[in-house]
Amino acid sequence: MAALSSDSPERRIAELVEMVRHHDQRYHADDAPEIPDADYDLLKRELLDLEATYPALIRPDSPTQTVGADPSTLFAPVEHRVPMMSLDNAFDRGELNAWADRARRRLAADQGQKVIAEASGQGLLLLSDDTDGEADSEAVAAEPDGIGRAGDEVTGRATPQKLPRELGSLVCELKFDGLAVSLRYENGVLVQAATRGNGRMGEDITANARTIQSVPHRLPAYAPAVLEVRGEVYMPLDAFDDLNKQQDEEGKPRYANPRNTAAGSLRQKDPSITATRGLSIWCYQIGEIQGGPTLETHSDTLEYLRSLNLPVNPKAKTVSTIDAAWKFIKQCEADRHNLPYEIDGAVIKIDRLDLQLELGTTSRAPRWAIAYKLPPEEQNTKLLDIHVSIGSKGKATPFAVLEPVFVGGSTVAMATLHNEDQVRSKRVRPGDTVVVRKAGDVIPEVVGRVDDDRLSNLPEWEFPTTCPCPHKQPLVRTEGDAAHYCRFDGCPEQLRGWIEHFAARNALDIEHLGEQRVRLFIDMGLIADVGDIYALDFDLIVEQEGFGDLSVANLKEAIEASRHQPLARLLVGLNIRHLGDTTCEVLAEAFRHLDLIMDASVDDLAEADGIGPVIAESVYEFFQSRVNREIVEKLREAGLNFAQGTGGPSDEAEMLPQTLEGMIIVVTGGVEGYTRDEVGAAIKARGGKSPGSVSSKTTALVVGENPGASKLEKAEKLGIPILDEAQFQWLIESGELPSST
DNA sequence: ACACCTCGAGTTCT
DNA sequence: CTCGAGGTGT
Repeated sequence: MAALSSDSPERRIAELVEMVRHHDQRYHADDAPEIPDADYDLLKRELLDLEATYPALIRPDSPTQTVGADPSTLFAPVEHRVPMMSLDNAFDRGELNAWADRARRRLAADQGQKVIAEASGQGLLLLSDDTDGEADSEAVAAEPDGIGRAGDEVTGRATPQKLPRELGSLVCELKFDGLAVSLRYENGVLVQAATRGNGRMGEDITANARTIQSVPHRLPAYAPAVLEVRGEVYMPLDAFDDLNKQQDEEGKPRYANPRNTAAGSLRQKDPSITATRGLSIWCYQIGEIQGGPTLETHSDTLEYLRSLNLPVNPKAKTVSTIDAAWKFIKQCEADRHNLPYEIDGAVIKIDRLDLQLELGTTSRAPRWAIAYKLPPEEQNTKLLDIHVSIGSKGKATPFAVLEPVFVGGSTVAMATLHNEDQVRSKRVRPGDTVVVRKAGDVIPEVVGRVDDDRLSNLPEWEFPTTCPCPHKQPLVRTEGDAAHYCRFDGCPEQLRGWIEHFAARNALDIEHLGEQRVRLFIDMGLIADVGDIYALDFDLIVEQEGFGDLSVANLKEAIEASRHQPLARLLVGLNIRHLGDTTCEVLAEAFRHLDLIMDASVDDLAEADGIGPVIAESVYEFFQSRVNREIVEKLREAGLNFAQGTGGPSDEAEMLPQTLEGMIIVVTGGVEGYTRDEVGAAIKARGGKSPGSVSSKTTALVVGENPGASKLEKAEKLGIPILDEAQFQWLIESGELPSST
């Protein structure tokens, strides 16, 4: 009697529940419905019908059993008398301008209608070729940014359609990353607190809200009869850090971020737990008021709330132009990390309440306010899988394959997990929800798992035993090593890595030979080792799609130029284990010819500065291999430069005054007028050193644009002088540290 | 033997 | 940027 699973009502109900919930979410929470309402209704009807036929199969989480998005049964539903709307979003200056234009045009249109109505009431005929819409846009275009300029008030009635209505001043506020709540005071007493929920219905959280220190239980005697105020409950960073410290001490998992923790804290069944979480609130809007003073502007509102001892954020600012609002937004972006709480943007509101009333709202958001969203710093997303990549030296690195998520200004779909132990210690498994952020604003990083008991029985992830390439050779992790390696010489992944490495900027610097082309040439069978780069068949390449005469000529020229790279670069290109830019420079300087390095004993090699037994052995081993020797011979025949140039890097250095002799200058962030590499080169050219990390030996840390937090922190702890760009310039020229600290 | 510096290697996205 | 590990100095 069991029907095919795809036809079973149980299965269909599950599908429908999934779909209806998805569209509910798109409609209510994201405001971006994907299907027409009629189609949605069909789905919902089918679900209701099935549930009527099979009451036993009704799932408690079915959208037919709940109101709105995700209400909890623990907290009684509360209907908002005045809906708590969401805000439209702007992501750049253009969208902000567009919002202001829309509002201005709408106000102008309203006024135009009013005037026309009045005019026709007086028996005058005004309508003709230059009315409304067209005239509006003209006027708006003539004044793209003309908000609230003094003396621009609309006064005359003669040509009302031609003048855009001014928006007046604007209030700029921070957009706090927390939870929107409503607090209801009757005769000055807090009678109800509710979450926003879906905007119409929220949950009663009165008991928990009362435990928040900054929420007054009672307002001063002059409070109005009824006041429903809106605000954002948040967890201050201090409270969040303390809580995690406590978790650490108790050996419990850390909380992922302040926002989620605030949400969790507010939904505690036991208010005494909420009380320990150090939550706080910022109030920013009145939902309903009876028996209060007459307020004319939003800034009046904020002032009034303040006078009632409700916490209002002091950073709110009233400005008179969109330009100034934009400045405020930029300031927010810069201040973001210096605030004791998290923000995710700014909110710009039209100050005058009469204009707010006139503009009104769409079905979901007021027209008189706009939220400017900063890119999120941290996001939760799903860990779809863990894959392994093979590096040019055979190292197998696990990386997270993520459900793409917008974080820190870009969409992230992958992030390295470094090695097996890291995966273990982060306790992540495919299927988990994980927290993703940008380390140093650039590199995506998986912070850890979001704890979720329902998924805690997912299987542990096991490191794959074979290489992902078609040869499926074993991956081995040797005792005392953190990494797994593929030791197969014929591994195509390693070959690709080697070729790319050879062409890379710090090696032979062959432009126009990137990952895509390397793959292509290997697939075409044109390249089987780095020596083949110098014997490429360009006649075959030019026939390939995406290659024209010009691109082939460019590639040819780049390969030609690479033959003259100095010995150190060639050494880097050979892809020898443990040899990087610095050690290659040392070896090239010490031996001065590749033949001498090839024939050197382990002991000879270890003589060089910074070369120990392990590296020496690695170099020796490399040249013991017949295959490698053959590759070297190919390169010799191709005419590559095997000898160290006469002056080497010191050529240029000799020209500059050695102002930084003996100094160790670490740089973080970008310095005006230099690329990252150039800063280091400039320091070395003047006799200094510039390693990548701060230590007690560091002379000074130069802090540029967008500095990394970790270096700064370490330098501060060690009491190392911190220089800005101007001080760095001074140091470079004079060799003196600016006197301060 | 240990601590501390450095270096190498892999990595993301525009 | 982060992690791991080699080299060096004590």
